[in-house]
Amino acid sequence: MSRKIADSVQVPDQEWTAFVRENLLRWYDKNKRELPWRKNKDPYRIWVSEIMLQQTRVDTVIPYYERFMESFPDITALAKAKEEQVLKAWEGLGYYSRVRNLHQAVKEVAATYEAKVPTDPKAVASLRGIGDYTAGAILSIAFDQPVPAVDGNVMRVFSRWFALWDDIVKLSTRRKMGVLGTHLVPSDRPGDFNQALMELGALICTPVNPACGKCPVQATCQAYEQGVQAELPVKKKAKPPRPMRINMAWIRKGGGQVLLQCRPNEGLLAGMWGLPTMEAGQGELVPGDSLVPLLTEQEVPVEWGQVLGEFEHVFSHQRWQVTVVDGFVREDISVLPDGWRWANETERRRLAFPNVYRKAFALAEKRKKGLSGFQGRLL
DNA sequence: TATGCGTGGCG
DNA sequence: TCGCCAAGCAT
Repeated sequence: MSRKIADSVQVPDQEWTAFVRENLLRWYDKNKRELPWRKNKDPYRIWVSEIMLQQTRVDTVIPYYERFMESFPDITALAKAKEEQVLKAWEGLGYYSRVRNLHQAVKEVAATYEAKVPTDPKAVASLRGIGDYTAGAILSIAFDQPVPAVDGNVMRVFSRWFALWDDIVKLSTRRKMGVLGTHLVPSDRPGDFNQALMELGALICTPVNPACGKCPVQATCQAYEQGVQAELPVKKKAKPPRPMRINMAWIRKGGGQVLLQCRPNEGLLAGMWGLPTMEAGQGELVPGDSLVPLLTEQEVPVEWGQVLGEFEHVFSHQRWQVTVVDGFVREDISVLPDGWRWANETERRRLAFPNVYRKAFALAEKRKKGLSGFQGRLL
């Protein structure tokens, strides 16, 4: 039995709902994984875990989470930390705006809410980097509020459970799923129920080869009944990443200093430091040429050496074919424009670099070892 | 509403 | 090798 509601979502009746709540929670109690953020219900710990887990696998997150919590055990500690230090803790995790937003939001909580995560849903949802899902997760898991937390796992589960053929990429579908979640989440143990749905998606109702034989709610699953679980959820394919030819410059001067460029504050790898980077065509680095102007207003005179190597790096929307070119400066440039700096190895260890630049460093340093007699030409 | 935003693992 | 995927959010 089910009844229709305004936007045509079929909402299960009370009896059915009670049945699946009970079965799902029983399954969860028995099968849930021991995860570091499940040790207690500290809202800050839940919060950090939810941000890290956005579009990121549990196994990847765990070591980052442990280190992050050691460095920044509570809101006050994170609020006081320098952004450079916080970014360093995130290095390699990707989607770096997540941690900038988290840092900003934590500082706001420290200043406005006496360093305690607010329990008011509107206040939580207004924080930087917290959307519908994360707000629901924090409120239900940490504060036992009966609100839904619909993530990708839950959408997949709902899509199969109720045989919904809506494209889960669409926002309208997400809203529809939110309606379902609102009706299903119990006022008793709402956080466990939400986590049980996600855990079911992660362990049983997996994207490929779902383990329907082990599913605690198989008897109520419409996709299973119709034999269409492999065709659900419907998800529009993403466009393949756009191929791009990228040049990076490994420019040195004396004292082991390397020239770094800060990326623009918006777009890919926003605000992150890296090697001077340009799209091929926008500033060709020709080995053997001398005194090629660099991309700063003041034209740092660089003499290019050789191509140190090439590698590929794939982002969500871009596929970089990177060429790393060796260069050195004849004259010392004491003053660099904003967004440029020389950094020695110690300083570089302190900075956070996205993986594409870590690859470039590794390549350049490996090649550098094979180069002899070059040091003498450096200033 | 559709798109941009990282990275690593898996079949 | 390659496409797809993983506890989303901001714009």
